[in-house]
Amino acid sequence: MKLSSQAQAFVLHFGEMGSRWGFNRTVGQMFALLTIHSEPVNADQLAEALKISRGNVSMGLKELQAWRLIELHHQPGDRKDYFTAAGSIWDLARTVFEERRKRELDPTLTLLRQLLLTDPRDPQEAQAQERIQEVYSLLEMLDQFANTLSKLEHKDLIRLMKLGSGLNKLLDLKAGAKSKKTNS
Amino acid sequence: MKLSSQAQAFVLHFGEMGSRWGFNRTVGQMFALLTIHSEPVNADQLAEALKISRGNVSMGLKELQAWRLIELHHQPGDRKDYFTAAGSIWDLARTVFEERRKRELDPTLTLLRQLLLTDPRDPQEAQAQERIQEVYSLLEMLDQFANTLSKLEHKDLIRLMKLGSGLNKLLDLKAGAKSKKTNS
DNA sequence: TACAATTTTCAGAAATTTCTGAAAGTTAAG
DNA sequence: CTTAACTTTCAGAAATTTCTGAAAATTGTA
Repeated sequence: MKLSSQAQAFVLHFGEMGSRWGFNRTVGQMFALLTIHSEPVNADQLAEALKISRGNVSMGLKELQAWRLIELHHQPGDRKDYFTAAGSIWDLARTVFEERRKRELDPTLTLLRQLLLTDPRDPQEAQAQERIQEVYSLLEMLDQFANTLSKLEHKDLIRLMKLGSGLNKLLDLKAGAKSKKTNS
Repeated sequence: MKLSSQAQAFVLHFGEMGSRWGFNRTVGQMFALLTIHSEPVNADQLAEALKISRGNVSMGLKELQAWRLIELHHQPGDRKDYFTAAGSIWDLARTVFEERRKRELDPTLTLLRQLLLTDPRDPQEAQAQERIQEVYSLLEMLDQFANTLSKLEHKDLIRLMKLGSGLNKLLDLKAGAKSKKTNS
């Protein structure tokens, strides 16, 4: 498991960005390595390539499995577990997107829903609840939208992402149609 | 600066989610507090309400300013600095979105661009570069799309987010039009 | 069943991040 | 200027997160 300097740089960078993406340095590195390396890799190889302990690799793999980002394989005649990234680059990106939605939005939505159940006791509290309601509505809409995006077929997603300023036109078109319908 | 138990819960939760959003606990709490509290608040009030040191508040405010999430105000006859959240809930969400795009995507795009400049030395390296190219293309497209979304007017953004499964239809419509044009 | 290969766990160590509070810096009023 | 009010800085302390490596658990083979 020798990494080219290119691969090395890629892996180290993903390690550094890891924390902004929701996992720690070594998990980021493991993910990067499995992403550029198309052949299945076992835990010892990961530990050696990244110069980290076997225990750390084990924990990292567990986390990547929780994220649904890796797949387990077996080589005939070898008892070791081998791993690859789970699917194409696009599959991985979609999974990261979905998991982040879950982890970054859902807990907050749950809490805010609870907070909105109890009635405000005084005007001060009523005002705060109004703000909480606004935050809730926004996050709820965002969550729904993220869900909609997640469900798009690949070709539709690409189409959407490539629209650029065409998105504006498309939305205006839609708005035009609607107001026509409403007005007639 | 007494916080109702509602507000308290809201603030504490944002503190806990903070790390997933890209800032630390106290910065998350400060942001939450400024978000529900419509009146301007000064540093001492923040320190007292959140039970954190004055120095910590100062650092937190600096960071929130770097995120463009707060606004400085002055009260006549008072030399203290007062702060409010920068704009409406939607303004704040858009700013967080833009800043996160910058912080989570741009550094990676820059690095990958560099990696793709040097030619691969062997087939092994060529293969890794192919993967890097795929990652780059995806992130570049994502970055552009995020940019497009950032630039949408409020009403268009809402429209888009509310489309739900209508998004599918709209995209198919667009595809239909295009293929018609292409085929004719 | 016995055993060897492999993975997982987890207590403590190491590294990193966050926080405090006192000192230094800045600003405005008199 | 001088002084008082306020803000920022930053070294070290505290808290948290990550990592190691040895022991325990699991798994497959003979």
